[in-house]
Amino acid sequence: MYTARMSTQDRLIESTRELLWERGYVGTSPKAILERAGVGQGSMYHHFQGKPDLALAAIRRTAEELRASAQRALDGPGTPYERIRAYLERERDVLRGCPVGRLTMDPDVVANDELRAPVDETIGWLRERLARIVEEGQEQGQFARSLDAREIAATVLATVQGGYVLARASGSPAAFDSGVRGLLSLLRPAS
Amino acid sequence: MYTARMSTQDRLIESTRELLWERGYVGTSPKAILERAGVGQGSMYHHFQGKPDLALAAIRRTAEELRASAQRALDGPGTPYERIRAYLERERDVLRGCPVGRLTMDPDVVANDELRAPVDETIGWLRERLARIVEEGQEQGQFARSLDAREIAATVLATVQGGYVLARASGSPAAFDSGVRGLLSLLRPAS
DNA sequence: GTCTATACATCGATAGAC
DNA sequence: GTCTATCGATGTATAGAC
Repeated sequence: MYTARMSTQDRLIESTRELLWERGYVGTSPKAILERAGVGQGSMYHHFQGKPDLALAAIRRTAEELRASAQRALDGPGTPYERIRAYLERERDVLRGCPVGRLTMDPDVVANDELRAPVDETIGWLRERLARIVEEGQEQGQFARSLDAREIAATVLATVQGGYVLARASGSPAAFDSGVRGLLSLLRPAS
Repeated sequence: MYTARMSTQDRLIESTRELLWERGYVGTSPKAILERAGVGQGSMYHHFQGKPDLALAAIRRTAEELRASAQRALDGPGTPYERIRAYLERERDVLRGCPVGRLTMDPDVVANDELRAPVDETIGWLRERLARIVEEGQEQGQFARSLDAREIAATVLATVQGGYVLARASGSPAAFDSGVRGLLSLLRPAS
C-alpha cells in the first residue's frame, strides 16, 4: 500500500489521514486504519496512545501540507488579484472536499481542543495571509480602500469551504467553480 | 422530551433530526435516537425500515423547514440587495452549522442517492431563488450587468456554508459574520 | 516492535411476547 | 404498536507471546 521505505508509524499516520479525509473522525475506526496500513493492532498501540493520539498526528501532518500547498499559490508571481485567483483556482480534488475544513463538521474533533487546534491554526494562518495580500492590493490601488481586508479574506476562505459543500451536494465540481468565478468577478479590478 | 401530543413517529423523526444536526449520519446510532425519543427498539423498526429510512424522513423534514425559513428572508421587503442581505444576516445558530449542508460531509449520505437528493434539491432551489434576485437587481441597475447571476448565487451560498466552517474551526461565530460582511461589501451597490 | 488473542461495549437489526 | 431479549459484527483497548 505504501512504499517499503515508509516506517510503520508513517504508514499508520498516512492511512489515518486518508480515512479522516474520506470518512471523518467519527467514521474512522482503528480497525480500518490497521487494515489500510497493513499492520497489526499491537503496532498502533505501541506507537500511539489510541485513536485520538493517532488522529492528532495525522491532522497535524495534513494541516502542515495544506499550509505548504497554499503558500505556493499565495506566494506565486503576479498582482495581488492574480495571487488570490491562483489560490482559488489551484488544483483541487473538489469532490473530496477540504481535508482540514471537513474536520469542523466532526463533533468529536470540535469538542476536543487538542484536535481542533491544528484546524483553527491553519484556517487562521490562511486568513492572515489572504488579508495581507488584500492589503497589498489596496496599497497598489487594485482593491477599494473601503474594503476590510480581514473580512474579504474570510469571504475568500468561506467561498472555498462552502464551494466544497455545493459540489458534494450536487455530486459535481461545477458548483465549486461557479462560486469561485462569482467571487472573482466581484473582486476583479475595474482596470 | 417532546409534547405529549407528538406521535411516536414524530418523536423519532425529531430526535433523529437533532442528532443528525449534532453528530451527522455516521455519528448517529439507532440507540441514541431511541433514548432521546424515549421509545423502545421495536417502535422504530415498526414505523421505519431501519436507520437509512428514518434518516431520510428526518432529512426531508429538515430540508422543508430550511426552505420555508429561507423563503421568508428572500421574499421579504426591500431591494434585491436588501433581500440578499436579509438572507445572509437572518438569525442563525452559527456554531451548530447548517443542518442540510452539514450532511454533505457525511460519506454515507453522499454515497446514497436517496439521502443526498433532498440536500441537493434544497441547495439547488436556494441557488435558483438567489440567482433570480440577482437578476432583478441587474434589471433595476443595482448590480452590474457583467455579473453572472447564477455564479453570484453560488458565491452567496458558498459564503454561508463556508462561514460555518470558519466559525466552527475558531469556536466563535465572529468569522461567519466577517465573511458575510466581506461579501456584502463586495455586492453593495455604488449609489 | 510486531503479532494474535481476548475483552467488553456498542452497532444495526430481528424475534417474539404482550 | 410497543416492549424486551437476543444476535452477529464491529469499535476501541489491553494482555501477553515472540
